[in-house]
Amino acid sequence: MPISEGQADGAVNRDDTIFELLQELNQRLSPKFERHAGISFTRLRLLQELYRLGPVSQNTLQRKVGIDAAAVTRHLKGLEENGLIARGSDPADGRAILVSLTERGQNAMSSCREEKGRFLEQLLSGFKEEEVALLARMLERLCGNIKQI
Amino acid sequence: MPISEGQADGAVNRDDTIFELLQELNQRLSPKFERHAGISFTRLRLLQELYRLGPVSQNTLQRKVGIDAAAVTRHLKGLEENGLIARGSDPADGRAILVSLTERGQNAMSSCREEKGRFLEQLLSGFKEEEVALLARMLERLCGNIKQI
DNA sequence: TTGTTATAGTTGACGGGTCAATAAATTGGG
DNA sequence: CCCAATTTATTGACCCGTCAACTATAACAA
Repeated sequence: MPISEGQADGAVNRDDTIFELLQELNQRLSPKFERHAGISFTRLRLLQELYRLGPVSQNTLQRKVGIDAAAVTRHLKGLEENGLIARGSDPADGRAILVSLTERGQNAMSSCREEKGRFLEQLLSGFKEEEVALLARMLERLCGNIKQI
Repeated sequence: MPISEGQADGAVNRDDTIFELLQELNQRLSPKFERHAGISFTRLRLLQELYRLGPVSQNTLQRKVGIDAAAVTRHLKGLEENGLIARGSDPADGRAILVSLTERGQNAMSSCREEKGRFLEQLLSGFKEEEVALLARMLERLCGNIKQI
């Protein structure tokens, strides 16, 4: 019989808890955000990056947002159908596609961003500013660790 | 095409960063965990809960792990095909299905749990025990906040 | 009893992510 | 110059989660 160890909560030890919390958090966060903001967090990030960077290739966009190239292709397809972005060929590189934010996309982005602000305020309610900073630093450390696994 | 170098510094402010980091973390965590442990984190959780609780209905299992009933059904289908769990009818309730861990499932669970330990060790490397506790507390607070949105 | 309501589980459609294979264009070494 | 290797984007297959519709059973009230 494998070691009993059955704690009162589901997790076997505190390390487990971290993993479970991260998973639970994200699974609840994404749908709620989308319902609030009317757009998925990833798509909003794409629009924001596009706004920050101006017209760029899908490739650089992909690296900025940190998702798979295939996912980027499909998101952009959807965003293009909604008229929020435009895609054109890159005169300097026949392989690349230059993606740019349309005016409509810019408007959508701004209004969603306000929603996002309210959402994040609620998410972080009760956190002092320095706690937020501390949390961010810890999450960054985790990100750093994961990259080396 | 594995992702490369997604900095989370596209964020407009620190609150954004938190959200981006959480998302990035989970998106990287799950695939890496699965490759390491040979089983998805959710499925391992199912096996562990089954071990802790003994034979239970899918419903209680679902509430424990915190995912959709449909997802549970499909996970259990897969686990059953692999011989890790067994499903039988509940004599006390004709609607319910009693799920139990097979011997093979128990063995799989124990060995995966060791892998998980190593994985978490790497993930949390550089964290002092009290930092882990602090992190867990903060994530719990976030979880609490999200439930009220 | 019977009919209504609630609960357990399944299934299908969908969104979001991964990886692998592929086409087209660029790059670079012989 | 040319051929091989690399890079960009796309597509298909798959996993994992959601929600909504459905079936079967249970619980309960009239």
